[in-house]
Amino acid sequence: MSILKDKILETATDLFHTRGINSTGVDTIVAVAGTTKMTLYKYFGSKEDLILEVLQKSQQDFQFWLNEKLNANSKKPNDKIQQLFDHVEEWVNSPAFIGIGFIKASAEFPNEENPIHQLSSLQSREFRQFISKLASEASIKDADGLALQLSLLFEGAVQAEQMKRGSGAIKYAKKAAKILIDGAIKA
Amino acid sequence: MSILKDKILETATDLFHTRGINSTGVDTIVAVAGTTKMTLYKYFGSKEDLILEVLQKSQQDFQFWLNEKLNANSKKPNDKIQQLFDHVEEWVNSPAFIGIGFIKASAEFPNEENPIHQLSSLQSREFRQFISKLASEASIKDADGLALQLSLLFEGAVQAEQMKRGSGAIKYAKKAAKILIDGAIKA
DNA sequence: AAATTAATATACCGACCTGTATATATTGTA
DNA sequence: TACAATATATACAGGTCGGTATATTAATTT
Repeated sequence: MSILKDKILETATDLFHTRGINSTGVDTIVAVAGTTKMTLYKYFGSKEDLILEVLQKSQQDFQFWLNEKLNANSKKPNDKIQQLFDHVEEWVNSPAFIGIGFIKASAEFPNEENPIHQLSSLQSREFRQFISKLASEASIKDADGLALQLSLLFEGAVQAEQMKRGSGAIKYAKKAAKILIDGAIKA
Repeated sequence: MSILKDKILETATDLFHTRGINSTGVDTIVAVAGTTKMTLYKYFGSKEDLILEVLQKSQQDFQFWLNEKLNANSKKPNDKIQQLFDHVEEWVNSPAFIGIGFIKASAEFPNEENPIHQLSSLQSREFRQFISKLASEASIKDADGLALQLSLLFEGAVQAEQMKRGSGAIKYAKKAAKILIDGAIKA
């Protein structure tokens, strides 16, 4: 993959986060990335394509990072789901944290027929399924239900931390997650 | 207040929800509202002012509706906080449900110096304080903590329901809220 | 070194944006 | 009915948007 394409992706990711997607023009992206529109449109068919790739890469990176963390600490399913929010907390508190793309993208593109909205929706569903798999491996009965609850806490906390860093949202989300997980295990 | 101003506010609220704020031009708003830009700019100094008023009115309406519901059912603090999510569920499932404005607004205007972002942030804080007051009246020790957790569930569920209606998010958020509230009362 | 190809930079297009100046109806008043 | 004040509609200005055609440079091949 080209180094310039990576640079554009990286720059777009950052600008979309700090200024919003619709408020960030392609002219700004190429200026910050140190290239030109001609180059951008060689690698990406349209701004929409660029947005889609940014979303895909962001989610991919996060999922990969999270998976690594989960597998590094313990192989036991029960530990994994218990430590899920510990890792999320670490991620949220890291300087590189720029939130979850699909949350903001779905807000900026509410139309259900819009490809960006559809991808966001898909990513949200996939992340929920990922948690559900963790829960079900930990022999939790209503794995889907718990996964939904945890994802609500996750998305709510990320949203809150984006609004105001150090709001303590993730700390209390973690506590809440522990209570819900313990309750689901006993049931 | 003028009937046209109300019409513009109402139309803008609806369009901001269905198409997003940045993607909705003032030309579209006045066309749908059946008036002209001249009239819009007589009542609102700028599009930003219009957005701010839409946000204020939306939150005001919701808070008023919720307060009425809470006071109608029971005056006892314990009942109130327990029934909070019942009312939220009714609201979410009502046909008029169009989500929470400040969640989407803060996503579209991420810059902390932007007045729209600041208002969104304020509204989120105020709603959290509202829940905290409920919790503290119900003699819950860590009222702020519980309020934060419940608001995460609330915002997460609203977000999920906006992404996909009938996702069941609010149902499981309600269950989670009950568990967290019961736990906080015992503590 | 000449010729061909690929990648870059510049300039531009039409569409849309917010906001306003000007013209036209409409209303109230005498 | 004649005039004044106000609210409306139309047209337009300045700027930015996504996207592209043209011109220039660099790289590759013969």
